[in-house]
Amino acid sequence: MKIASWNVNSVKARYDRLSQWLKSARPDVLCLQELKTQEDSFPFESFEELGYNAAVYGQKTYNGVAILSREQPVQIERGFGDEDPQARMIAATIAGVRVVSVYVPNGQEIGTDKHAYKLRWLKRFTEYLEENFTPRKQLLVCGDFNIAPDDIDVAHPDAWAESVLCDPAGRAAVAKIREWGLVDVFRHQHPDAAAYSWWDYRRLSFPKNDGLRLDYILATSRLAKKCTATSIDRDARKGEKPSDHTPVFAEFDL
DNA sequence: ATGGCATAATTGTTATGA
Repeated sequence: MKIASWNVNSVKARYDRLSQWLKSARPDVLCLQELKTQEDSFPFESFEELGYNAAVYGQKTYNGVAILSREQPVQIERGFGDEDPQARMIAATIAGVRVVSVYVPNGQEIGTDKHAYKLRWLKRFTEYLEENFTPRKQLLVCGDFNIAPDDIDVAHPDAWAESVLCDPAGRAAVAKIREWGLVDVFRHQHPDAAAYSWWDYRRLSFPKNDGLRLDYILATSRLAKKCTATSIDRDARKGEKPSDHTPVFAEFDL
């Protein structure tokens, strides 16, 4: 199973690029984040024509997550089933694997209400994992975590040290998710790679490769053992009207 | 020190992202 995760920064604004990319990359599963649209205006039919089913948890203007899959996704779960008003998590079972697409809150700046919400959300997500799974299950958590796990995941760590993307509390929260029993499969396969998944639209960040690795695929060890390849598709950040994020890949021999 | 760029709500401006 070839799976990818991509924060597309509006599924409607990105539709042409997204469909072209699907035609050439042909993943079995694609986790999407930042749809910025409701389910009633999600382009289900267009994805169907490309051979993909869609499980969607939409929201107007902000957030929104989805899972596209060639095989029909089942047991679809939208959100944690509590009062979180933001559409940031969707789960579905595909080929016996529980797949979760997450869009972790950005947090704006350390010390703000948004930062507190980010940390609360990560804690809630950890509880969700603890309550619903064991590390022995076949589970994948894919998405935009809005945290660069370590300094190796940042082109210029000093410049980003005070950023909410490198916040020690946020890093600790993501580390706790890994410690529960999830492996960052890209980092596991490429321990020394300086590779990024997000570049600011401003300041010529992409041509300068001033990026951060904020998007990743986490797998329980049972699945991580079956991981045959991982990569980041830097080319998808090039050209006209790109998302500020680029897709990340993992392949599993199930 | 600030803004820089992009998107969606709308049509002039704001909220948010990372």
